[in-house]
Amino acid sequence: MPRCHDIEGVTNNKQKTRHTQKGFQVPVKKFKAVDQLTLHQSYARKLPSVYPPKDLIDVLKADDSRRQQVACQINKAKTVALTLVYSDCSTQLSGAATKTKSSKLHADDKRPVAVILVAMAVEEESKQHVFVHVPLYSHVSIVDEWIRKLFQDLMSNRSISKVCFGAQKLMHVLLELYTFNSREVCSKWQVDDPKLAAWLLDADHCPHTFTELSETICIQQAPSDSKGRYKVCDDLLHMLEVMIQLRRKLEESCLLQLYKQVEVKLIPILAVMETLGISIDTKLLLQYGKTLQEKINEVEKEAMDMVGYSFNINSNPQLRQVLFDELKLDEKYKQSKGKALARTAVLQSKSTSESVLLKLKPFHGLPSLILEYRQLVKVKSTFIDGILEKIENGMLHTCWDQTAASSGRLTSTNPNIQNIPKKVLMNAMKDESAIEGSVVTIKPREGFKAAVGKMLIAADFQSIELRLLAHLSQDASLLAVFNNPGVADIFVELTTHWLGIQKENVTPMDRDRTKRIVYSVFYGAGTERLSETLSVTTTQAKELRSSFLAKFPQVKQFTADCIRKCCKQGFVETIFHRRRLLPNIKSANFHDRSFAERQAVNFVVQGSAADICKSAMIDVVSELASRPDLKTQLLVQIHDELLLESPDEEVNTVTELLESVMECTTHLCSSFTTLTVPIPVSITVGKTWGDMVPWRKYTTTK
DNA sequence: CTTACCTTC
DNA sequence: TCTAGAAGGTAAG
Repeated sequence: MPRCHDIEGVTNNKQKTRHTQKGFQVPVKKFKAVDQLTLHQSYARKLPSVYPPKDLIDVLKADDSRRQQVACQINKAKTVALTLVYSDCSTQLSGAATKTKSSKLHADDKRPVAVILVAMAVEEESKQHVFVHVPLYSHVSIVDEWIRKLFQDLMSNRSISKVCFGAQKLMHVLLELYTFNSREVCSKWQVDDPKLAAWLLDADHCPHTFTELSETICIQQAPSDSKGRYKVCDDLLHMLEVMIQLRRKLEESCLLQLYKQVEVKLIPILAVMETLGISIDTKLLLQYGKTLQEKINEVEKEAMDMVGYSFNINSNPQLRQVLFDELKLDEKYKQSKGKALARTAVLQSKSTSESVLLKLKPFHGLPSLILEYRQLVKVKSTFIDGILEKIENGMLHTCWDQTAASSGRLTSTNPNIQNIPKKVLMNAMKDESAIEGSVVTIKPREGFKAAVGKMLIAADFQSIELRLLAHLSQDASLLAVFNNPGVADIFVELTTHWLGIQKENVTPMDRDRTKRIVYSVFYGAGTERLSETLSVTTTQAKELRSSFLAKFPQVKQFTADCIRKCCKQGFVETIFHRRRLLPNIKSANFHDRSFAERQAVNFVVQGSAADICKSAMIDVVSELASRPDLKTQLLVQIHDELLLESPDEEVNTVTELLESVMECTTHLCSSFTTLTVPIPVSITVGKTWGDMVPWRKYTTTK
């Protein structure tokens, strides 16, 4: 690979033809790949149209002393607004709405190439400010080190307030390009984010772009006359104004504390989680993929053989034709049960849904095969192939989105690792297996593994939502169950009452069923839906629900209170004062109103759980940061569960730390509230996410 | 019952 | 050929 000579020649050429200013070309020399060179040049060519060069200090063009001067100005500033600039010259402020698919950091067409910032001077009256263009791909070690130090000093300096629309992304980019101490990042990097603030104010109408936000905020002097040329700089100044307005609104809505103490603190934590990623056992997943594909082929062939000709199993219209026109299964069902089968909601065609196929099982072998086929395809495409195609160097870097869920929960995308099945049961292959009906279990979570010399630690809040419901409703019987030390697991306990069987005989499946019933009932399930999940008659479901609610009378009261409050003020609140606006609570339409009523109840409980889980992340990370000897890192959050990676020798220390930090709800809830129920944390440890065992058991068997 | 994301057609 | 939206399935509570 030719080094300096060739590239030098190229840059000299370009220098003659395009740029005459001295200094600008220097870093280009060191560009390794040609595409990066052309990328940066095409971007640089467009720059003058984006902002006025004379007002902007370009770090690339500045010499050492000028850079020093700039750093000094920035570090003395009172306020700094920042934005990423992409290779297509769009910015975080001007860019189009970030679709979930294109939000991946290094999409080929849209790479982060620079940061533009405005630093406001300390003196209020003078309103002095300076615009700075900071390249992210300078590839000149002295400049790169200067940039790293600039951001390190700026981001860690508590006395400078920073504002960035999409701060997490900015942090992620910085963490990928430069080396920072993640401990310091998590504890010190605090940046105001207008998007986050707007989301807290109304999560159901979260702005996707800054333009969208500034339109709704309606501030007096919006920079409307800047026809693109001065746009970025004007937008940055405008953003500072918008942020002031948003903070005022947050305070008016009692959201400022949640914003400052939870949401803003979470930004660097999520950025670090994204950057760290998690190790994936590619070989295992590939092997799983192969087994699944073989089984899929077998089931498909079996289905074709059964029908006698080939058709597309994935196509519902074709399947409809086979099941109903060909095999007349709907007629057989009607003859035997006297009831017609369900139809699809919109087109009123005969449904091929899971519930229908289950009902058709007694009449033909095909429905079972279809169900099996669907499950296998789903597992393979989403949880095996879907993960494999996103792996870089054996690591998976999922995107964490703080503003996606109205409930306040975090979400994970690219891929979603919050919905990976614990285990998948699969019938063994017919031909090779000697035993008929033997079962193979596939655990996709086994593909998530700890690095060499480390273990994964999971810390789960036990039945957090139900415990919060007990706290919020102050229902005496529910509180009694949770405060009874004899009850280890509430769902097991309820199952014993339910089925009248011994605690030891409650299978995990029974427990899971009870869990679903409990949540369904408490969140206001209708008799139809309830009877379906329970597979009992509607009258039985009705009885069951009323007996359940009668047992916990205050829960019903709580539900009514939520709805009443929501009607009165137009929104409901969690324990941390997170709110959800539900205008439909007053709708004249019964369906819309009922939906809003269920949302209101669900939000208060689910949102409060989200508050606590986020608070736990912050406390755990800050506790780990305060222990310089520990190298344990938080990698993943699955709603009520934190997954950490810990060097073998730290496991015992960290599990103790997790238990004490997470179970201390007085600290987790800080000044917001005092919980009247304990929330125990169960801790498991394992080499992979698929085979975690309780911590104490692990230490004794080891 | 709710909250999500993703794949399929 | 492309894409918006429905259906269906996974998770979490």
